[in-house]
Amino acid sequence: MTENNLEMPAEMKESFLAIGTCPVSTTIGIIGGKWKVIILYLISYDICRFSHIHKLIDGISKKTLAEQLKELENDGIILRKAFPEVPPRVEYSLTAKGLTLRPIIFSMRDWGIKFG
Amino acid sequence: MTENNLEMPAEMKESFLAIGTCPVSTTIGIIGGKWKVIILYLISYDICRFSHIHKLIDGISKKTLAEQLKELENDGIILRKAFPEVPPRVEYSLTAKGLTLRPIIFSMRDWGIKFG
DNA sequence: CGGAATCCCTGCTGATACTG
DNA sequence: CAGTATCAGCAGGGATTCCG
Repeated sequence: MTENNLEMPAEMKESFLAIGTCPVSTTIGIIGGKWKVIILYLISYDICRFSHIHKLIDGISKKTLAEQLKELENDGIILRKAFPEVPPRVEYSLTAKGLTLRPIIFSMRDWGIKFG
Repeated sequence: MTENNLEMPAEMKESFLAIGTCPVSTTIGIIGGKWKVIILYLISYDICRFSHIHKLIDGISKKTLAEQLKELENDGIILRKAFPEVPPRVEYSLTAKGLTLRPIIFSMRDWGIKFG
């Protein structure tokens, strides 16, 4: 799990690593950007309401947060559930696909704890 | 490794997750941005020369690549070794600290393979 | 070859105000 | 509360040129 994941045939490297086929680029396309991993991190801790997320992420505007949440929803990573109440309430949660991102999120958390 | 890394005391969550103390933000500060993970991914496969990296990452300019490499070097993630030759040659490699990022990089690669 | 310097521009982001 | 709408600013990044 640490070292030798280099089983790739040498001749394949070039094309495999090229953007478009590169799996790392695929992942970055989904969770890249300044905020998405943090948003997913909070949601993975069941911090699911818009205002709560907004309060905890210092520096993000409501507009940006709404945009990022919508993108994550469109990519099938999170689920948006609106309750028809007054005042309105919306709760976000990870989908099955979103749950599969947790190893990435937690490995980033762990690295930050150890080496930050 | 998959599920229950939620051992955090509930009362600590808020302050712990706040930006500045948040370990995920720390990690994003180091490897965030559009290109850094891809750059590290290539270097982890021993693709170490400037021009080679530049060729493989479609869409990145020399200026941006140079900037990102310098930031990674300043953060102690990669090592820059210049050979006093004509034409000049520079090789980048992961430092010990950079090697510790590989679980993150490879988990992102694996996710892209499975769910892209 | 591996950058540094310059110019330039787009688009991301935040601030603010408004709505259901 | 959970957004949307609008505007404005600045910095991230590209294109080009030049240098050791």
